[in-house]
Amino acid sequence: MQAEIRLTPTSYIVLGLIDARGEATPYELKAIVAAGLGNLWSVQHAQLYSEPERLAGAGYLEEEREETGRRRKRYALTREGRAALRDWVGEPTGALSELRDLGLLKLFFGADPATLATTQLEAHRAQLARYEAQRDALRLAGTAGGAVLTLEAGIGHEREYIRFWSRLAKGG
Amino acid sequence: MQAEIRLTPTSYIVLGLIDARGEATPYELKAIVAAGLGNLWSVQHAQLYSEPERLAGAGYLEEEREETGRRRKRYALTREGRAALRDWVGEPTGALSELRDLGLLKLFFGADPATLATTQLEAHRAQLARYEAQRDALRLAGTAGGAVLTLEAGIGHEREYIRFWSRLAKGG
DNA sequence: CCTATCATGTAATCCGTTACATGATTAT
DNA sequence: ATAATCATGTAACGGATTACATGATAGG
Repeated sequence: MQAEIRLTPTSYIVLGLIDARGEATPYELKAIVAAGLGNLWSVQHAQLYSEPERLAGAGYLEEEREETGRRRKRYALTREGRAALRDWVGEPTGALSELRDLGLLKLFFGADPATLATTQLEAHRAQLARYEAQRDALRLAGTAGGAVLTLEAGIGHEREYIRFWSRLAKGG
Repeated sequence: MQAEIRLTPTSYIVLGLIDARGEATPYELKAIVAAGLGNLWSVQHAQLYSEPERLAGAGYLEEEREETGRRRKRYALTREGRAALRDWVGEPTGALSELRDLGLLKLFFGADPATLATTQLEAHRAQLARYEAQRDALRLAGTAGGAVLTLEAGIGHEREYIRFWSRLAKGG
């Protein structure tokens, strides 16, 4: 018990999601990730089973097993888990993400810009439409906060890539 | 020999870099990645030793061991390796990268926008300056092609994030 | 010379992905 | 009823990161 573990972004996603709704089963986490967070930072469903177990073993979550039916495991934050989450959220980070974009990687290695741009433009436009629809839905529901802000970041991101690939599509 | 392996982005990075210079040792690959490609898609140096071995085992690279001194391994593409690289580069992708940005993740989970924005702005401005310096250097050298284009993508990317975080810094 | 840093590489660990498996529910 | 799909979970594998290790080179 209380094994020392390293907390990864995945750890904080699990902590953050469980905290937001008080308690959750892995399957519920899966649904939440699919519903929105996934386009910012996706998590494989298998990890939503293994990661809570790891976190429980280290004292950040407490685990309660349903006695009937599927005997699901439900998790909730411990005091220690809440503290870890709060510290992490409160500590600003200067870390930058790499671009890690497959299309750009191919471009780097010599792919034909115009051809690639056609395919990429289509994908980015579709993603932009999805983000805008999600944001509008949240706004209609009167939601504010981080979820809306990150969607707006995603929208700006997509618009920028649409500008970039548009230029290449036109041979610019 | 000729084990079936899955080719990952890392695989194509190794193939692409070795192809570009004819042949290379892992240590040289490390230097090339550090010199530029790394801000698009970084690779840990240990992988620049293990991945070529994997690729050689599957027939994509041929390995030659220096007989003197450090007995370094030098790798070059085989016909099969060149074909795999060409196919991959030539196949346009509609894959989109996730944002996977730590700052946005904290924002999602409720970090204070203005505080976070200060730190993020500083980092993005520094990164923008690095990209612009690299691009200018390449232009002065008369270089064109994928490396310049991806740098321009990076510059656009940084500018967009600077816009985003600037708005939050001002409480917008 | 001695020490610090760079060059070069291997080993161990762990996280994340993929594959597998089975009970429940809905549709035909 | 039977097939198909959804809900729920575990196991195995492999790639990526981290840690460890040692020989060379340069600075003091």
